Amino acid sequence: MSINPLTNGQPLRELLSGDARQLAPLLLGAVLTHESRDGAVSVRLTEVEAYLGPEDSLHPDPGSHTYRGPTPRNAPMFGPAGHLYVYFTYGMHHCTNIVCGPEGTASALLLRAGEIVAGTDVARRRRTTSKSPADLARGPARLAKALGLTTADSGRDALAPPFGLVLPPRPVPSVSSGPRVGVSGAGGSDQYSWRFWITGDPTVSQYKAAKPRAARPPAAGPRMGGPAA
DNA sequence: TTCACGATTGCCT
DNA sequence: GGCAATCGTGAAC
Repeated sequence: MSINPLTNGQPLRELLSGDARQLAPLLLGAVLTHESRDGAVSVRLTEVEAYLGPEDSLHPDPGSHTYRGPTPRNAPMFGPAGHLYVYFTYGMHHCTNIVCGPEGTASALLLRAGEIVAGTDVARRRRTTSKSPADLARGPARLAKALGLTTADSGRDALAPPFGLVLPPRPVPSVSSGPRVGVSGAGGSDQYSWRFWITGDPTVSQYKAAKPRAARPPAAGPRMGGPAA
């Protein structure tokens, strides 16, 4: 078995215990696999974002879920590297992170987009609204959906069955970076250019800024745990 | 206990 | 290009 030049023979989990911002470009081109009852899907990662924990006093990350410290939801981010942190957002979407850094720190890489390289039919069943193959995992919520991941998978080990993570045999030829998207406030500014993607890849997500929520809903009755069906 | 909002997506015009 | 959908989370009271 040949030594991967990216890891220099280093075990993958040990590699993932490093700095998320340095790991991000290395994970581009890596293939994440999830095998479940309805089939296995493999995604080649084309876009990721780094998030740091509160323990990094030099770079406090206001865009991170762990900015205010550990909670039951973000607990996996403080766990060992190589595990998944999956969270639920906007009342309907799941987003997937791979935990990085040494245990006790809370850095992670958000998987923003990828290309389905195996199990396309399974991914298509899960992503019935996708029109083209490139759309199947273009966007963090789409990627989670294509892989069949939910919060039930948060905290599970991405390096052990039914998951699997394989780095590319060689670095991707060209990596771009820029400010993270969808992160409000300072965490989304140029100061945090921790979004990395494969230059020119068609599956890199095209983010549409969320519409700023109206300061106050129209006076159409009390808010009873969400909009009436 | 209440309330505002989010690391987004897909439908509609 | 604009906007509604939808609910878990955590801060505020």
